[in-house]
Amino acid sequence: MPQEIPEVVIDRLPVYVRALAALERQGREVVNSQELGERLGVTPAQIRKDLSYFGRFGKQGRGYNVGRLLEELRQILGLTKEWPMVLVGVGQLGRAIVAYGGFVPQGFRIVEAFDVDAKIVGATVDGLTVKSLDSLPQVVKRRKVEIAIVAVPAATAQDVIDMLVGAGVKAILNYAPIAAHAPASVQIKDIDPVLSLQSMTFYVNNAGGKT
Amino acid sequence: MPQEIPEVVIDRLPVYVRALAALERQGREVVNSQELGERLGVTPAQIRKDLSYFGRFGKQGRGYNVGRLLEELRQILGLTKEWPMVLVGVGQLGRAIVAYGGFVPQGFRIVEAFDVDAKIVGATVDGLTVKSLDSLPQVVKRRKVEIAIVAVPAATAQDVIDMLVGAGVKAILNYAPIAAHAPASVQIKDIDPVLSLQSMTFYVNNAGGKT
DNA sequence: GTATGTGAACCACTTCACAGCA
DNA sequence: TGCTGTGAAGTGGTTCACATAC
Repeated sequence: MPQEIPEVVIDRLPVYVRALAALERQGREVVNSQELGERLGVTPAQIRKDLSYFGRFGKQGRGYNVGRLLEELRQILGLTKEWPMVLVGVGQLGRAIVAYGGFVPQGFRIVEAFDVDAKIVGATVDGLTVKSLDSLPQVVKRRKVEIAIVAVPAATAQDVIDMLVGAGVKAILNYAPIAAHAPASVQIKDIDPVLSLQSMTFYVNNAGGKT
Repeated sequence: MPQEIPEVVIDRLPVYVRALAALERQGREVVNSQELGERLGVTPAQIRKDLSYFGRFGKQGRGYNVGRLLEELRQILGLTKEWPMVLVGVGQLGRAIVAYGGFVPQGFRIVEAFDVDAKIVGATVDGLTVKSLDSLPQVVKRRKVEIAIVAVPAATAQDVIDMLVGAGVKAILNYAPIAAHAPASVQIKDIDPVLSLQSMTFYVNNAGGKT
């Protein structure tokens, strides 16, 4: 149904969700675009325009009901359900990802972990038994997993991604430092701290700020 | 000196650097914008336009000399030197960051680690002795550190960032899930896998791809 | 002949500014 | 009166297309 919504808008919604959740925990009932914008470093107009793609959630003269808007955005983003995920690559990085406590509270849970390395397969990591990569397609299908996390070395990452796409995965969080290729029907987001550092050094070197 | 260069352009340069480095390892001497674009999922015009902000690095009818262009871009980004960094927050996430092997080969090295927790201060993590947060300003100044990594809980992240800014740090890689505030003269890049997941679920839920 | 470098055209996102509703 | 929702205007980035250089 939503078709011409800019991707940047979708990328901002989770940020709004987080801010609203914080406000709700503080017991706030109402917030306006002005205040929300200040907290997030975004203009009020931006927020109102973003929300207008999806409906009318505010009340003129008042602002937005925090709980209501939060619920609406969660619904829009699909955050009202639990998302099972598979992890591919159980090396040092993969283990850190499994141990990371930030996913589960937001409804994202790694339910299976895979690796090619025979020395790792069969081991238990944080309660997960590492499976052979060969079994990935069947497991993905059986457990109806739509999201995967890739934490393998750059050299094998594209192959792994191809395999995941073939298995029917619809979204991939990629920690491998490569420019991954996938059909447009599959979402890919890269997590790449080195790229972030390498672009920041430009500004540090050419001091004076980004403007 | 460079002043009207879009930030998105700067963000793409490290991607070009990585591709060029890979080509160089393969022994390639020349590459054109067409091929580079295909590898990176970027249009050839984009690449040529991006590079044109900084100079004329190509030869008509031929393309770009891989080694030459790589060297130029490294120079532009400031990647020809070593960048010492400090880490704040030596919990589970912080330890994983220290252990991460992707920084050092690119010239980024964590030289000091800090924490508030008295139980952690004094401990040795991967060869680093964890220092008290109180000593951060002096250490940053003495060692002339310009880049910091923040891996503390959300609740204390803004305070830590303020402290880093006060100490003179010029770039911050922020792993805390907050919308951080800092003066425009200080670069901030966020690493936030949860936000990435939360926006991808939108497209998974509304299947049919991003177009 | 071939691929760069670049002004111009195009497109997408952001911000403005105000009508309209609570 | 106050703040949303939104067309219209503005801004910034991408793509085109071709003159230019090898």
